[in-house]
Amino acid sequence: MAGRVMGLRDFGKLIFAPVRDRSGRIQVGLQKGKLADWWPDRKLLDGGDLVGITGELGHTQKGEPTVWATDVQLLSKAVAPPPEKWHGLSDKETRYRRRYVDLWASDDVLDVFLKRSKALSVIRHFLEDQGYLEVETPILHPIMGGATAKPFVTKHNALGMDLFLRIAPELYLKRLIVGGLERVFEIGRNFRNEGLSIRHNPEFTMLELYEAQADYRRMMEITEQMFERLARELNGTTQVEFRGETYSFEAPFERVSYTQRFREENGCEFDDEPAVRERAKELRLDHESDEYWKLMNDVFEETVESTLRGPVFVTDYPVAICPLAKASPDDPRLAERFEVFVGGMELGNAFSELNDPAEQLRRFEEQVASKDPETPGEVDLDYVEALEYGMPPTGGLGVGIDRLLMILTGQESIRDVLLFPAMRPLVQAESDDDDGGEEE
RNA sequence: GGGCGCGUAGCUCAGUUGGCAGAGCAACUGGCUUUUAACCAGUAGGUCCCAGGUUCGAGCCCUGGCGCGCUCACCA
Repeated sequence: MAGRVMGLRDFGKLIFAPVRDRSGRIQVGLQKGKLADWWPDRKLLDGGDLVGITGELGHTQKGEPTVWATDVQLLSKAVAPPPEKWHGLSDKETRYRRRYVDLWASDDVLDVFLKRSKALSVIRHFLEDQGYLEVETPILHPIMGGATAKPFVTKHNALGMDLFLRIAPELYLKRLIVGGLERVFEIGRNFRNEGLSIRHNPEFTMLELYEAQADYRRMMEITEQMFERLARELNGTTQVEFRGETYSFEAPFERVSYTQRFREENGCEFDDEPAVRERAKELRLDHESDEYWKLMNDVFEETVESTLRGPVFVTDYPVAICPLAKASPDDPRLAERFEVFVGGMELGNAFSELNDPAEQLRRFEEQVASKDPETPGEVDLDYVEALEYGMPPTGGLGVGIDRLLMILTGQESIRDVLLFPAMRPLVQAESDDDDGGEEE
């Protein structure tokens, strides 16, 4: 066996050392009588060293399973000392910066990332079982689209143009639906140039899936089935503990109406602009410059979202805040869209995809016209052209994998489910002036 | 970006009213053949985050900066 020495208990002619590898820990017993060749070097062995052990599995007098070593090889020396053996690493900064230590020094950390890996595998199997095809679409986008967020901008030298790291893969995936692939999904990183928080990281993992001949109701089924299966396969139960509360991931999930809940909490219709603006003032959300629909949604988030425990589907979104969603045939003010919430966090967003090219063009133009002047905005005419070739009725779903993992593993911060969360570098990089004074 | 808090040995942390820089673990030396955070004796280990200031004297007080955490805003 090979592993890392986690400690040494030296009795003179006998040493006990717990050794860990990715499968766990086992005690190794090093005896002078069985290790004549190695024994003189025993003082060179330190906690943290990587060793190869040959020996026989047995027990100590107290019954502890122990590998009685007949050969010891130092595979790699740990020059840096391991963290304190009882407390491990507790400083969050050190843990995030030195995840390579955290992973073996803190017992529960590895478990989170094993579950993360398992979750991705479960999702892939679940979707492949339903005939979905995993695809990869561009990360470098010439035009921002599919969401509203500030992008990271980069530059392509040969083409002499700016490119944006994608904020969402949505528009490319739907082109594939036009292309006849019918059921596609992508699991990948999105990049948003916004603030960091306990539930925001500048790069985060998103699952997006699209299914032809489906709508947002079908996306609800998929969400329920996938969430339930994830809970069962990761935790062995559909009861999920998060921040001291228990959530049942057993289908079906609760459904609430955006507009109905809006009315209940605020005493006015979502599209009654004077009344909603008045309400916003009461809630101290009012900024004169705010565009109405943004303000309306702020009121919703303030008054309704905090009441949502979940898992719950919020449906009947105003179409005005859903530029890529099909309007409801029953009420043209509403969109066939839902968001799924658990523990106060939005985990997913889905709709019946808008597939009318003229309508899509009109909504894009509206969006660009009203957009924040700081963020570059441009109509994705190529996407509209794709729709002109005919996109079948399609349901689409996006799930924030990191947040879902937070819930499923009971972690407080998105950083605790990211192996290497975004951190400011410890030493500021020198500005690239290349004034030649460097020595090698 | 705003507010609050934190920053002392490799790690986990004390540090009194402003008066010699401390403990445990880890490391090193010695002892011990059944421990489970082993134990016993000893040694070594410091840019008290950085830069200024106040003071006879600063880890401690003041100002500025850096980093991190929480939170608010933007966002998912």
